[in-house]
Amino acid sequence: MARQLSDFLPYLLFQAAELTSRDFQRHYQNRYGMLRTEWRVMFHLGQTRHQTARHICERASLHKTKVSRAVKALEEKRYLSRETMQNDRRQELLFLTKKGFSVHAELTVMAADYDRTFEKSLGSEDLAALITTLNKLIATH
Amino acid sequence: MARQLSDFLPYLLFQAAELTSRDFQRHYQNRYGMLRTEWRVMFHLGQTRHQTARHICERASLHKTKVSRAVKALEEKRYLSRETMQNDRRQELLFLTKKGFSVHAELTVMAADYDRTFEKSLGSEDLAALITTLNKLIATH
DNA sequence: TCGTAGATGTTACATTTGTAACTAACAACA
DNA sequence: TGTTGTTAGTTACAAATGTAACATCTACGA
Repeated sequence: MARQLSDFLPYLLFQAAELTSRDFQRHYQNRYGMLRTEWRVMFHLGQTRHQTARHICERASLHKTKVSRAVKALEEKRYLSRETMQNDRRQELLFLTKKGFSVHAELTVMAADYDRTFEKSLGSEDLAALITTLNKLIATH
Repeated sequence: MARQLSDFLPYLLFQAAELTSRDFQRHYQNRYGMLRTEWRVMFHLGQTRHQTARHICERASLHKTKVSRAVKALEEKRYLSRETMQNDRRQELLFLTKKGFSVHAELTVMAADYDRTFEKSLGSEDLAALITTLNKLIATH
C-alpha cells in the first residue's frame, strides 16, 4: 500500500460504508425503530418469502446470534412471525406480517430514492463498475 | 435500486468492508491487543507526527468519544504519549512513543502485504478504479 | 472584568455486540 | 434402545459503542 491510510482498501470501505449509510439509517431507525441488522433481516425476508434463520445467516453473512436477536425484535414489533417446521422441529420458518410487508415496501421505496443519489454523485457507469467490483471482492473473500 | 439487497450500495460496502478487514484485524487485535479505532488513530499519528485529538476526529471522521477512548488505550499500552499545548491548554498534542513507532512500522508492512492480495484478486486496474471511486464517494458525503 | 457562548476532551449510563455455553431436536449406528 | 455427534436457535456475561451531560479552558463583547 499506501503511504496514505486513505489508500488502504479496508479502511476506505468502512469509511464509505459509514458515510453512505448514515442518511438511510435515519429512515429505518427513527421512523420504525429498527437496527441495521433488523433491516437486513427484513429485507431478506421481503425477497424470499419464508426462510429459516440459518438461511438468512448464510445469505447475509451474519452470525446466528445477531439474527436471533433481530428476529426477536422484529417479532416484538409485529413485523414478523414464526412457525416451527413440522419435519424438523429445530427450525422455524420466518414470515413478514402484513404490517411487516408494508414497512418493507416503504423502506424499499426509500432505498430506491436513496440509490439515485449515488447515481447522481458518481454517474451510472462508475456506480455500475463499483457494484461489480464490490461483488467480485466479496465473492473472493 | 435494486430488487436485490446485493445491489444496494451501503449494504455492499459494509459487506465488503467486513470481509476484507477480517483477516487484517487479526494482526492488530491478537498480536498487539488493539481495536480498530486504536489502529486507525495510530495510523494517523504515524503519518503526521503530532496531532491533536480533534484533528484526528476530522481526518478519520471519528467521534471524539471514540478517539478519546482509543487515545487512552494506546497510552496505557505505552504506544502513545501526550503533551498539553501551552497556547491553548484544552488541546493536547499526541505522539507515538518509540514502542508505538515500531508497532506502527510492523503493522504498515503487514498492511502492504495484505494490500497485495487485493491487487491479485481484482487486478491493479480495477483496484485503482475502486479506490478512486471510493474516495469520490467519501468526498461527496 | 464580568458573563456568555463556543471549543476540547472526558465520564456515566444505556444500548448493542461478541463469545461461549447452553437447550432442544435430529441422525446415525452399535 | 441407547449412545454419540451434530445442528438450530437462545441465553448469559463481558466488551464495545452511542448519547448526553459534564469539566475545563478560551474568546469576545457589554
